[in-house]
Amino acid sequence: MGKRPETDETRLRNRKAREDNNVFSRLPAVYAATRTQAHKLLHRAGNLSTVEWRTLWDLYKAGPMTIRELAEIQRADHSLLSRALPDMRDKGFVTMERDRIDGRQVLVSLAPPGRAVYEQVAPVMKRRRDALRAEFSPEEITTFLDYLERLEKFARRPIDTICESEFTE
Amino acid sequence: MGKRPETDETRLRNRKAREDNNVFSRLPAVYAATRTQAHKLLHRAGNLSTVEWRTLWDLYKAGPMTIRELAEIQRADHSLLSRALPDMRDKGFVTMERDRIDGRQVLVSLAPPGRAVYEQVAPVMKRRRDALRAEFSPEEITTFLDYLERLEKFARRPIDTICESEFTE
DNA sequence: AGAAATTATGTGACTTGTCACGTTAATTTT
DNA sequence: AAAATTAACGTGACAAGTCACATAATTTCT
Repeated sequence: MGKRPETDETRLRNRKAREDNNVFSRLPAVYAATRTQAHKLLHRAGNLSTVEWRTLWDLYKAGPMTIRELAEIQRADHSLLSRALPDMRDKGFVTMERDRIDGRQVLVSLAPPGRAVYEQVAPVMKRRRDALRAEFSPEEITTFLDYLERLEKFARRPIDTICESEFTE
Repeated sequence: MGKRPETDETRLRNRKAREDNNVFSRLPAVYAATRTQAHKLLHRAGNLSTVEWRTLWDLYKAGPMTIRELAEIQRADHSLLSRALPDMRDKGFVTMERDRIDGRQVLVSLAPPGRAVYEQVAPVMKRRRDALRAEFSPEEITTFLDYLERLEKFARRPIDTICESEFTE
């Protein structure tokens, strides 16, 4: 029936080109790719999840802190950590103790096995960051971070500043 | 017991600054923020999910195509679409018909209700893109896209090019 | 002090995305 | 033409995030 015209390739290529020129369309795939890469490296180097790695890293570098503080540093939702930490405690990576002064808080500390895993995995992740620096100059990194910062700021604007009142009926 | 030294704030602030200067640490939050923004806009404008929006947009702009083609254009995994489409069909947004020539493929087409929703939602999403252009100059967008492209390329490199053979024991 | 508001954490439900594997249909080899 | 390979799609299992809401502990206000 010739449903699909001869110009198919062009049609689709054009559309793909459009999507490729849209930051919003592009971002998911870029992020997904870096996440997957990290996931594979972490899996191979020490069988860690991304959340686990981030947490061990922060605790190693900055010492004990509460769940909220971890979330803040990681720019993550506290629920992500709230869910991940008991597992990490069971594996012996961290200890969790309720703060005696402020009974709402839970203080998370790196335990020796967590330190060991961190030290095993860290070189691999460092190599990755080094590899990135081979692809981007320091100036480019700075610019990139600036763009990311501005994009995030934009994305966190209340949506009414974008679509106004036309749907508030 | 003075578990948490006075220098806490500095300690955590320093750590946060470190994370903030790492593209890999930064990306998740940026992406998450844009995703959430899109989610809210789509929810308000027409109660669409991101996947639904992307699909309607592509079909509207480029006409009928197969699941694989949709996935390719969106740089997404086919499974994402494979799962979302039956729902969209049930809502009347699209039709799915098995290709008579190649029985493996499913041709997805925009149906009138899908077109209507698209036309209702599109202006809002366009306004968002316009708003972004108010924050970034055309040159900046070009540079940004270039960085994203290079980062994605980097992230898709086989991980052995990063951590070598030291874990292949 | 007691009431009201705020804060830290835990948890359920959901979206986006990945990978691996199975099935069925086409295509390529031999 | 049969066999082997490849391709398209469906689906289960999981990771990373989000939001909303519950609960308990602190703080603030009156």
